[in-house]
Amino acid sequence: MKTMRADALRNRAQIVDAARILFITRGPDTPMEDIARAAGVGVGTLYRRFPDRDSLIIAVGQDVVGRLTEMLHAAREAESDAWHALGRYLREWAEIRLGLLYDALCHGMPPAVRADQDLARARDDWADLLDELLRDAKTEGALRQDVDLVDVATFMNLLIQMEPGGTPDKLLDVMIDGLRGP
Amino acid sequence: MKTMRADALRNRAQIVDAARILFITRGPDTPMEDIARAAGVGVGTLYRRFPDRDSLIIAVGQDVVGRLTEMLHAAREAESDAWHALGRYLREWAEIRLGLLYDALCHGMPPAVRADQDLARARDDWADLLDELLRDAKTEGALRQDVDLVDVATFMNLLIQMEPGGTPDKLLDVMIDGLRGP
Amino acid sequence: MKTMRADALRNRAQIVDAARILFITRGPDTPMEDIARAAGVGVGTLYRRFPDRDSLIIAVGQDVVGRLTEMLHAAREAESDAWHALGRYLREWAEIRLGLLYDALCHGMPPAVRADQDLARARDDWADLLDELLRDAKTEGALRQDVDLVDVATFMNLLIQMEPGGTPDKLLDVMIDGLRGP
Amino acid sequence: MKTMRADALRNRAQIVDAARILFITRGPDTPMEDIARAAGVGVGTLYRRFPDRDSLIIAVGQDVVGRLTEMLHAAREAESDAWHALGRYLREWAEIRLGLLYDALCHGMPPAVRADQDLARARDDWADLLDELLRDAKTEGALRQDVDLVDVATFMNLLIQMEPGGTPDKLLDVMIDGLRGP
DNA sequence: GATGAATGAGACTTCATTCAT
DNA sequence: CATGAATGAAGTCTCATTCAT
Repeated sequence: MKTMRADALRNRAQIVDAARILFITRGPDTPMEDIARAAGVGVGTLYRRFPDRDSLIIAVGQDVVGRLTEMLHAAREAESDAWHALGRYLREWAEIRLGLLYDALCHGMPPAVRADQDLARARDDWADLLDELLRDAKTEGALRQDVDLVDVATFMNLLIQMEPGGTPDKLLDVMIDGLRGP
Repeated sequence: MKTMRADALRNRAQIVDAARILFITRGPDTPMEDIARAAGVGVGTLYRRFPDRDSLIIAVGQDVVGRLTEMLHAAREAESDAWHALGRYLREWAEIRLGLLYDALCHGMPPAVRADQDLARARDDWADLLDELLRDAKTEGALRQDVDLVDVATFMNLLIQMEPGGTPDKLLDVMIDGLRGP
Repeated sequence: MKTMRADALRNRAQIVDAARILFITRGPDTPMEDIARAAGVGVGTLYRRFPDRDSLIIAVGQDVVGRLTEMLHAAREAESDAWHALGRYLREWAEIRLGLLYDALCHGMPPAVRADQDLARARDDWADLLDELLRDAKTEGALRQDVDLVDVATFMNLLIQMEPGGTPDKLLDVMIDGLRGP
Repeated sequence: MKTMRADALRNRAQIVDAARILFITRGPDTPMEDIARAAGVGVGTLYRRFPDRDSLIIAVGQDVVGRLTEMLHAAREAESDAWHALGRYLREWAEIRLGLLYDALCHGMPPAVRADQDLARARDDWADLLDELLRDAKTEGALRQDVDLVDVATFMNLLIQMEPGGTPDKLLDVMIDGLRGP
């Protein structure tokens, strides 16, 4: 594991990418063979990297959480107040359809996925960050007081599960409007 | 079809009921055998009534649309203005988790389901009714002008796909808030 | 399970028969599909009766132990002394190649098989019977004192694992000679 | 083939050693990767030395026959009469669990193995030697007249296939007793 | 007409073998 | 030359659908 061969690394990345997209568009039961084909590798390669479906899901989850965390940092730097950072963040999130968190707590995920420590830690770090953003936005008086992390994550995950080709933008607009305090 | 025996009718109803619930809680891929068992009949009986999975989905869809239509009528009668009728309707809809419309246009449904004329007609009738309600609510000045039937149905279907045990109430609250015009 | 359909019962018996023979001639890893074909049924049928390979092994084991027990009773009735009953029993046993006990204590069997209570009980009953036979034969002064059930069962299982077409008769002869006390 | 590098030779020996042990303890279907790991080399190296599983089996077979031949010579030199040499030989053979001859005639071996001329020759040389030993033991009046090479080899191979941890000693004792003429 | 047994296509996973590094 | 990554054929098991009872 020290030094992974260049092609192996590339394959791994392609697999995770393909899986992330297929998990969203076709669900977490997408045949492994389809994932392999989409990644441009054979099934065997997929199974060498990820001994079973769960470990693939975990890898995708870590990838997703990592990206969400990055995006969150970027949004805060780009905006001066928390409310606008939140809006920007949610819009970007929706745009790239980063899902697979399932109501932010991995409900509905296989036990092995829920038990994974690394993934849990990554998710917690991200959650702390988002929590802070929400708190700040409430302090600013812009965000409803009764809304929490779980509500936001749940909504975003629902949004992302929409059929591709749908137009989530308006829905998100309405929701952000609803998030604004009275 | 003229005269269906009483027990046959009862069987049919039990199957549709069981399927509606299982399609929501366990997804539209729920094994036919599980549906049959939940309905208290054998698989053979299920297949006698519904030659394949698609025709069962269609039957459930008609059932659902029928119920939604009834509920809509009831909501309008119970409330004096369209805005409150809308709110009441959405809350009731969420409560009984009547889904299976998949963003109101049956995206993601098997071709045979999308092609079914009877279901299309029933759905259109219901859509007309909901459209009218939305129009009235806009006329009242209570509903945002840019929101249409598809947005509402899409959101409701997403909501219904949430994990059972989730708390969609707050999400719906926020959304209804967002639906209110400025 | 109360009343099993006639054809289902027949199928079950054919499967166990086919499996018993194939487990001996081609090993316990024989593809399930080959077993199904040899039994004249589809794989699905095989899996309906026996949810996995282990449960099939267990069923075959019970069948085998049952037959061994019957044969042992018959041998004792047919012969007046224990020594000759033993010889007759071992020869008949070898002839029909009833194996799958794997050194009499199911060493080398999958955990699920070793854990099965019914099979363990049946095997213990048979073992008691054979033990008694060995004890009687020792009392008669015909059997070596240092030979026990495990030795005999181990040898028989080895013998049965021989390639079909081999001639185990002479080996058994030599062994029986060796079993005679000095 | 003329000059093989020292490390290549060492690798080859390690592979054959590892394979011999694994073929006995885990059967001739042991994954090639496991054999490679046990030998401390990569699969690629294994396949460079032995283009396929069959050629590895052949190499192990030659190794085993070579050892058996050596042991046989040693036993004859150590004992003055053939009967005791036989007993010593069989006991030593059992102790080191040199198998893979499969009833001495390679029944059950892949065609390519059975067709190998070198292996056949080595096995024949060994067989001649053992045959001679048996003949001498019969001449001495110690060994049953009806026992031949195949019987002995078959028995030894069965014995060696016993679960590791079993106690083949008593079985061998009984068998040697049975081998003694009347 | 109802039942549940049988079928076989298809998904998951492993491993012998090839080939890029 | 050694390595271990990639491949795909083969085996296990599930489930939609058909059909005998």
